[in-house]
Amino acid sequence: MGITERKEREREEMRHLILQAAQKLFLENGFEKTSIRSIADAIEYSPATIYLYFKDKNELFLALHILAFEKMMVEFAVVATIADPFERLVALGRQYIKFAIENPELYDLMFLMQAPMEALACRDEVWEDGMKSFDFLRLILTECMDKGIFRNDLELDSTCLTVWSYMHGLVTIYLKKRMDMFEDGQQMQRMEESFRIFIEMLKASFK
Amino acid sequence: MGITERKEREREEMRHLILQAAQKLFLENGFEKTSIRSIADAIEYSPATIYLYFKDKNELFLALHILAFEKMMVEFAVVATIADPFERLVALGRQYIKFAIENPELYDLMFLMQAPMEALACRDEVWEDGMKSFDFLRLILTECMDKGIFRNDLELDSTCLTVWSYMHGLVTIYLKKRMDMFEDGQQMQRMEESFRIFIEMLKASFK
DNA sequence: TGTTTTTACTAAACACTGTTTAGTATATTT
DNA sequence: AAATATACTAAACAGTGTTTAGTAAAAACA
Repeated sequence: MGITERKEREREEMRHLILQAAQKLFLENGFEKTSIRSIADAIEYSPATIYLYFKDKNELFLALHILAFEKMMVEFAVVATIADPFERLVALGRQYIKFAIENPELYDLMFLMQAPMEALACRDEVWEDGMKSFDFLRLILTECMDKGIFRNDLELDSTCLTVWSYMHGLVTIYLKKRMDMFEDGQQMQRMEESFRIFIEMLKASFK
Repeated sequence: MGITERKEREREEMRHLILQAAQKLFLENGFEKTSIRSIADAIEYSPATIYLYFKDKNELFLALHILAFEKMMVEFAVVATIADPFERLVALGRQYIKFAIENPELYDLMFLMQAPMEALACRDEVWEDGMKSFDFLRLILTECMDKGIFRNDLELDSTCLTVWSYMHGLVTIYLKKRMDMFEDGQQMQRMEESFRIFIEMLKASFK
């Protein structure tokens, strides 16, 4: 009998429906204005129904967080075609900035909000999405080191952390409106120039 | 007649009382659990009273944000005694990490939360506190460049932004629990190692 | 001094929020 | 056909930021 299968399918469809509505509201109005009630309204169900498919708001945000990482990884994939690992690293950096600026709410959810991390902590799970993207960077840096572009006496993971920290800091300062020391119209150029300086620093630090 | 003076003094005292209670609750329970009502309870006044002294919660958070910057600048002052500008820069970096780790809620308020920036935007004011601390970094980097430690063909402000971005990114990744790719006990060592790598990069990038 | 005006404050309400509970139709199984 | 399980919801609970209308006390004015 296929009833249990159909029920499981229907359950999955409902989860998908909730998630799609949540994502839409999230991207349109920001996460502060996305309430359980507004999601329920959008799909024409009662707020209580959402709790039959997600334990709480953290779980819902974790699901959105996973979708966001999928989106980012798809956008990152375009750099894979670049043969030279250092050029690939630079291209990845530009993609990272691009993604953050074009998806500020998603970036927040992925790297700043505590909601998804709390959901993971409740489940005793590790941050798989974060680790996967960290691996993506690690692979590129490994190639750079192997090709002798970088000095390889530096610990790989800590070097990855250094690169990511810079990128994360740069876009976070921008997204969180902490770039007021530069005129409004020049903030993007400043980011560009800072990025070039960092790339120069990376290059220069490896004979 | 000194009545208006006394009234002004009393008004200032009340603002201070509210701010002290707010800061206490903020540091003890985090900003998410610090409500206008809980502050009102703590000082034994009605919630509506707080609105006679602060326009809204953003204004209240802006006031706390200013106090937080004062605290940070006091802690930064200790590096001023270091003669060598590069050593001073390294010491400032360590102070920055120390401050962020010891005052995670304050760091959030200063560099991530939108509340204080919204209050500033309402008032049409610039982010003076941020600019002052940026100047502090700029001064040190200027000295480094003057003494020939750094190449000085790089734009000063963009170089400052690069250094700050790295520091900000590093501590934010840590504070926002995004360092799960490293075991719990080794996260501090990883930060230390990354910091050393960044310092090496800075050194190496200037002949 | 007595009267009017201003000041300081609050109770209560408004419109929200996440979440839980108890109950109701419908679908499935026995 | 009766019993059980499923899917869903109305209503409530305990919060949130904020506003409004009203009240005592203080200050200013006559």
